[in-house]
Amino acid sequence: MDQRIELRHLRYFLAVAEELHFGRAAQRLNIAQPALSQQIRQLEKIVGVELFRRTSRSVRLTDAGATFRPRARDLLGRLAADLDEAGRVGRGEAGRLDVAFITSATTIVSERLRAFSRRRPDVQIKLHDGFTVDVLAALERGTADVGIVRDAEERDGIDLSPLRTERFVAVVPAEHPAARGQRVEAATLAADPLILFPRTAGPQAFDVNTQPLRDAGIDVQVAQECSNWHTIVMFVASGLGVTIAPYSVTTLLPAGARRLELDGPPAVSRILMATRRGDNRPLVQAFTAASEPVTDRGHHWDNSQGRPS
Amino acid sequence: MDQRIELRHLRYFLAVAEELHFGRAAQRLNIAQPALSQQIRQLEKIVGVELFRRTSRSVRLTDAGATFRPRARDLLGRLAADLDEAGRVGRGEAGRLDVAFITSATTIVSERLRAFSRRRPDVQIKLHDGFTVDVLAALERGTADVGIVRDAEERDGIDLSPLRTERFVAVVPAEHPAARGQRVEAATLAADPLILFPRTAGPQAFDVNTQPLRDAGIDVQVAQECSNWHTIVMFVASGLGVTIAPYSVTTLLPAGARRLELDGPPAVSRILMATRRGDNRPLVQAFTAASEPVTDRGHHWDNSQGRPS
DNA sequence: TGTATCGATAAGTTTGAACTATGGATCAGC
DNA sequence: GCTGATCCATAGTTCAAACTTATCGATACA
Repeated sequence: MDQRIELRHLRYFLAVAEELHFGRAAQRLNIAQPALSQQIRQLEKIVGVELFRRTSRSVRLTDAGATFRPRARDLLGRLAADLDEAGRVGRGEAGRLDVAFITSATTIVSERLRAFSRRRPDVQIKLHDGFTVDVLAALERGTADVGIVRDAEERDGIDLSPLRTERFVAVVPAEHPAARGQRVEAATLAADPLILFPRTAGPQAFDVNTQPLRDAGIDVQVAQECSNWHTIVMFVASGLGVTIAPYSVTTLLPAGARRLELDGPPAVSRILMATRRGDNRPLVQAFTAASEPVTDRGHHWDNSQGRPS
Repeated sequence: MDQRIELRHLRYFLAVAEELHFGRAAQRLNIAQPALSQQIRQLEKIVGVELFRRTSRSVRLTDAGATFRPRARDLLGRLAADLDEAGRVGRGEAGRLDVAFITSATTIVSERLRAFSRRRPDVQIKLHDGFTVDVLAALERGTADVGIVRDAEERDGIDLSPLRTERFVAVVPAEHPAARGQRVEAATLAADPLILFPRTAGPQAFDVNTQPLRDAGIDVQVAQECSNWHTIVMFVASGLGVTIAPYSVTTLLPAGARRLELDGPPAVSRILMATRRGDNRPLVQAFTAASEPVTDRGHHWDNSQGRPS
């Protein structure tokens, strides 16, 4: 009947093509010579043409055989490589990881990525930046494998684990009366227009971010909404108002903006690693495993990294 | 033990990857479901990682499986194509044919090639031109598969079959006394210096070529040896002497040379197809089979193709 | 809670790849 | 020109493993 070709046929064919001797080829394959003859004959039947021209004294490749030899060789090589790759992907040593993150955590992400891709050079990383809501949405719809968000609330189907915390600081225009000092009490800022992201962009993050103001008894009213921290800080530098920001977004301030430590009850922003619940793929686990929570890294930067001159 | 991978594994894997359902995949493969489960498990053991994540309700590809799927698909496609190509090569429908030929038979070769490659578009033809001795040598050492030679003698290991015959004509300078007529008797040329290829380039061909002169009782002495017809004819045009040539090399004569029909006993040059004895490869047979002997095609060209103006 | 669906497991069956023994053809050497 | 050696093909047998049927356990749905 119509027999299906198997890799065995290719392996046997290559052995005979190399040895040009059924006996020796069979020996190399650890089978008996008749079995080899049978399989080669079977292969020839499948292909429909002779691959070897044999006399009782010699074995030669036909044109068809000579054409097929390098292809068969290549095929087996490819397969071995593909199996190996699949294995490495399965073990998390290779593959692709889609990382979504909030723009204000770029520093953290780049640190982590540098370390991660040194340990897993064959993992291709695709980055997607956005707001916390976007990051979580990407995670839920499967566009991203891991997410890095700020002050997100628990939600179904998403696991959150703390990455690090940062204290909040105030950012004011250089002409602001408080800008002459190093510190400020939140209550002092009551009269200033507040520039911040819209609450809809991240209700939880918004509430945490404005906690210092509420602690000071201020009724929080956003005078100017901006969607990302870079713009917010630029507006502050332009004298349009003040803001309260996680420390790390103030490491590089434009001329005209000043960072001030906040007096009062300590308030922290929490940066979180987000994954789909039950997603235990090795690559995801490897990425999250590398993440140990660090408390308030902001403190370390106080003297080593000031605002730009 | 360490089981070897077979194409069956790939075929089964692809079926499950496509259906994402062991029952339906098994049905499509015309096997029972447990057999499929077993083989997939075996494949996973070979690769070393899970390819599917199954619950009792659903089947999903793992990252490793998703990586492997297109590769497996590609591999099977390639193999099918390679088998097909080998088959076509075996049947002489594809492959490569090395054709060696004498320069003075270019016209014949190009005619034949045009017809041949129209019928076998997938056959790649490699051309090698040279003298009869070179063509035969290429054939013997395996550099060429078929050869086209002129007036060669039988030799061991080479089969010769007649392709066509051509009459000989005389070529003389335009200032030659005989150039005023259309015909000449060989004896008339006795006093003119003879320009011809060296006898060593092809003893048999040389003897046939000079037969008209010997028939006329002339003692053949080559005054000027040239290795190819083009040069010989150019020398004739320069007035250095005369020559006797097969008709087809005179279809395009330089200004200053004139073709004259030879009176006397008809002498013909035979163009032969040469192959290695016992070389019954389909491509060689297809090429030679297309060759039916044609007698003295030269006649047809008499009026349709004159010398260039 | 019962029922249907689906993959895994267990045990028996069959297919076919490989084995041993032998035949037939070719080549070398006496 | 016969003899022995070499080598691939053939014949018949064996055994591993792919496949079968029967069944289980888990999950989803009504």
